[in-house]
Amino acid sequence: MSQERLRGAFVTAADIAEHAGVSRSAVSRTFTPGASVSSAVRERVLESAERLGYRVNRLAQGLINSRSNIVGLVCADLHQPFHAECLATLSAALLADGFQCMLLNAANAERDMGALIERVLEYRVSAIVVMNGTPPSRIVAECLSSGVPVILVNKPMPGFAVDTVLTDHAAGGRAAATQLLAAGCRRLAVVSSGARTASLLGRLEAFRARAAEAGVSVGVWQRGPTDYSSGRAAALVMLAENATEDEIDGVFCVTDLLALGFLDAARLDCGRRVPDDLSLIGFDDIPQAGWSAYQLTTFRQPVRLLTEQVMQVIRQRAEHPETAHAVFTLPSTLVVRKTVRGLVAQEAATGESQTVVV
Amino acid sequence: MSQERLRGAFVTAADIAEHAGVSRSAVSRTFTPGASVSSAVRERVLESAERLGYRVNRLAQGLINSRSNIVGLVCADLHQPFHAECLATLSAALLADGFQCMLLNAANAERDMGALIERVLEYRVSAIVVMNGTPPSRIVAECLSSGVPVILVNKPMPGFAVDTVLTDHAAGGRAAATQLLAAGCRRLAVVSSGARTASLLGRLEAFRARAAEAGVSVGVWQRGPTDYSSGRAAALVMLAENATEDEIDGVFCVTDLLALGFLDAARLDCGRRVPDDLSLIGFDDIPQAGWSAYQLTTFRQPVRLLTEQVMQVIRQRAEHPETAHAVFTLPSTLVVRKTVRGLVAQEAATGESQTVVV
DNA sequence: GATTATTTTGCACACGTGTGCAAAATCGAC
DNA sequence: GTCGATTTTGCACACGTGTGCAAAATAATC
Repeated sequence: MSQERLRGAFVTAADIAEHAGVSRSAVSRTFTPGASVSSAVRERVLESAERLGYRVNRLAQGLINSRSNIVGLVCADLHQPFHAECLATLSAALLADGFQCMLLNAANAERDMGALIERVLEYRVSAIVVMNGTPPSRIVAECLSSGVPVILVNKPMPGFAVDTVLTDHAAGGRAAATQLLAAGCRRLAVVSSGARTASLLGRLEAFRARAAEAGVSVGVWQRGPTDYSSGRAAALVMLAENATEDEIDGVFCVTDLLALGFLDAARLDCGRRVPDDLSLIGFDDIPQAGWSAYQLTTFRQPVRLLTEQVMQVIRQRAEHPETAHAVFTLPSTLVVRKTVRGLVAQEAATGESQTVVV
Repeated sequence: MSQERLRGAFVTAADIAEHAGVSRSAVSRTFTPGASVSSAVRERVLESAERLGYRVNRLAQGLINSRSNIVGLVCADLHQPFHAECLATLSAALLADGFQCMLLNAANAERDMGALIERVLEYRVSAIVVMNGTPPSRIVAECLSSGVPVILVNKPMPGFAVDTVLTDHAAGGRAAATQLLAAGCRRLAVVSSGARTASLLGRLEAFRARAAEAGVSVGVWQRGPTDYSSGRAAALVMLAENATEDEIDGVFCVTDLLALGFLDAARLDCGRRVPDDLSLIGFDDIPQAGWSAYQLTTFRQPVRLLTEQVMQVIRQRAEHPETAHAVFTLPSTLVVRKTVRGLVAQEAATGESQTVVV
């Protein structure tokens, strides 16, 4: 407990070797699992280390191993609750597994992302996880040729030797249409943002396709950022046309944030009753969707499963770098709350929100 | 653009020295600003570096300088929108300034925090910023004695040689009481969580003190985690007592999340009209507070100012480590929306939310 | 052209760690 | 106590970089 160390200086293995009267190798071996040290020496080393406050220098360690066991986490738009949740879950899992997380916050998403990844490569990271946004393919190629595994979440990149972990967006979009049709909706609309992301497009297209199968056409909204205000804007425009005959009665918002904005505008500004006049489904299941002012019926992304799969890929590739690359598709879950007409009865019967795997 | 490099191997300065026909020192000097290299050599080096895909090894660099220009960001409970916003803002600022961020997500806040900081010390970080939660004082002492600056956000630690950057919580709490009193409220309550954080306590105590000055006593709620459901729980209990005489007509929730939960329960479960029957003020100004279903009057924490101050401290201490430590207190801002009675008129008049510096 | 002042260059060391290799020490069996 | 088998230990090298120092090359001055 006594700090015998100089201010501003870190203690090195040589220092504690001298203090314990052993060679520096002995110190190194003491802290290397499975190395050969007599218990007498180990004990003296540990005591000296404790007394002097020894802390391995990971920079030097990483220099030797040419691996830093740091993982780069690329994430754009942390303001979105869903992204924050992903980051929280994944970073906790990485830390629990002995990795460190370097956060690459791509504020100006696409523009900065390349430069940020280049910078983190200089730290010889063990892997790079792209949680959202689209990295430039040139940079991805460079990571791979440098031996740094790249793992993409919810963002397929065909033709690249990367591992991909994603939610089954198409299944979700299809199920959303199925639910709205089952609720008796006949004037459908789908609301997305201007971001032509694979995940958002996947949900949207599948929704349209399923509706088309049922012979129902779908109004489409694709503008602005992926946030609350865009959802509001969509509702204000789409619900303004008061032609009662063509009135929209079923909406799928490809994101909860969009859905909550849409819901507020529909109720408060346009006077629609949800779910009586209008049924609404979202996607992601962010915490706010469950708040009692909303009670949004939505699809939950399998964040925990996604995270576990990412961890498994990282571990696997650390041990066997030559493993074949794969795409892991995980199912989303319908969370039944109170914004779809037909489903309310069920919910009321059981007393709490029901979930259904899609 | 041609990648002539072997798969899985990083190019070193020696490689490009050989390729360019110069000494390795010349390569190092080319990438060191202000070093002496002839323009002829510099050009050849840069071309070889480009062709071979050279990337400095920051681990080796950090080993020399005994500084890694990584900053450790300690953050608990990323699920809270306010914390996510702080992280987003600060990480963007650090990246823009050439630093890298190591994210220490203290899931089990107090328990993990010490171990996480110990781990990140092994990377010889340039600084540690504690964004929330309370680090063990033993660990803080170790950081300081190792020459690693510690910067605390919203968490004063008297007696330690740390820099502290915080919002003026007391001023906010006082102003909240003033506003509610001005709105004519006479049965006040303050809602907090079970976390006895300095920031939450600061707001609460100042609120009580100001109310006491006006001769008004305050009901206090302090239970559970700092989240939406705790706010709901508080409202369900506090508003259940239907003694119309003692009915609460003014509430200060020390956090927006608590306030939104309280608001939902008050309106939807307890049938109170806000702001007609009940005035409500929050703190933080998270995005959800501005959603049209809520329009919560609240205090905005000066996140941008806090961030800039943190950056300034980091830069200052990097150049002059012996600077005297300081506490920087920054003002919060009243954001007038629609949950306080007296203030509604003003708001309606101007057409958008007003803000007032406290 | 000779001399001096200035710039450029390469050598060699340092940073703190892991580890192969051979010498030393310990152990076990007779 | 001797000899072989096993374990422990220290030396020395490697990892990739920055930088002081002296030698070399170049520029400037007379």
